[in-house]
Amino acid sequence: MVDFDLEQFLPYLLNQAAEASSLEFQQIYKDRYGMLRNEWRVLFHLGMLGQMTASAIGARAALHKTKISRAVAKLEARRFLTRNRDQHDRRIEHLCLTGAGRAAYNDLREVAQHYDNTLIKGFSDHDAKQLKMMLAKLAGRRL
Amino acid sequence: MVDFDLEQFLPYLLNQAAEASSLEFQQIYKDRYGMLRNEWRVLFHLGMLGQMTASAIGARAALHKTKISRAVAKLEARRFLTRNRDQHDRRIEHLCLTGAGRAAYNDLREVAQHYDNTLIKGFSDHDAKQLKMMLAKLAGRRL
DNA sequence: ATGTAATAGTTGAATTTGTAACTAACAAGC
DNA sequence: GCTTGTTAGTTACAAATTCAACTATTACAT
Repeated sequence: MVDFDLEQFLPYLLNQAAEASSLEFQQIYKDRYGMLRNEWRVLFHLGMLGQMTASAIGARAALHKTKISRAVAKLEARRFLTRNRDQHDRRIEHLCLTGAGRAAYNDLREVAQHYDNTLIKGFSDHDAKQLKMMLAKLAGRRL
Repeated sequence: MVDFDLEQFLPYLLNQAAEASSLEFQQIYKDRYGMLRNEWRVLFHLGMLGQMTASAIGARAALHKTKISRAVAKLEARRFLTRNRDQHDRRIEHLCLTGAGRAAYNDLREVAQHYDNTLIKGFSDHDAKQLKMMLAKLAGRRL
């Protein structure tokens, strides 16, 4: 009967691992800041890289522009970021975290760092490094 | 400025890898059978394990019962499965693939096997095995 | 300069998902 | 028997996501 092992099927396995390992962190940014997944992704991009445009974030995070647009609107409504029109190309807006946005980022960044450590604790340094490399490759990133 | 590397943050990395590696397969079951993710998951569980109840599938796949319920309703509407009430406990229904359901399963199972091979081709056998073991661990499965 | 195409970002409608409340059937205690 | 609790599964309503169409601005070719 069992002619296939779903639990060894990489896309399925990856999804299970991704969901399981996102759960606790998701709970934290949701409870603490009422954020959604796309919102913390945008927040983190701005926190890490400073002022960016919506499409630059979309390109880096592989997020569709409507997701970005709505996430940015929410973050702006919560006064976590501001928009500034580019002087030379008025289609573009540069996004920038406010003080409150940066504070939220700093807080969540620490949570993330700590959380990442606990996730990885189960593996040796070598294995963890190997895992991340393979995942990056699967994610289609040029290393 | 860059005080944190989002792309090394395991939950993010896992999500990116999961999404990237699901894309093509998703396209296939969607185009070919108009299925959604939860639908092929249910289909695969029934295909692999034979007659099962909705909650048994939910427990194995870590899917909420509403997802199962809707996936089952869609698969039933497409005549891919039938429901049979249990004689002794009439709350329970045993789900079973029809001929058409089994045919779809067989087709997609082959696609999945082939797809899995191409995904893994980039890694050595040892690395692939290691990867799957680590993912299973992260997914919270007892090996 | 003007028509065509491309880019940045937004919006609306249809689908899909999530949460919680719901029905129905069984089980256990008294 | 009758209450209380639990389990299987569905449904209703709100929230989120998707897809396509939309505005506004810039770029490019004639």
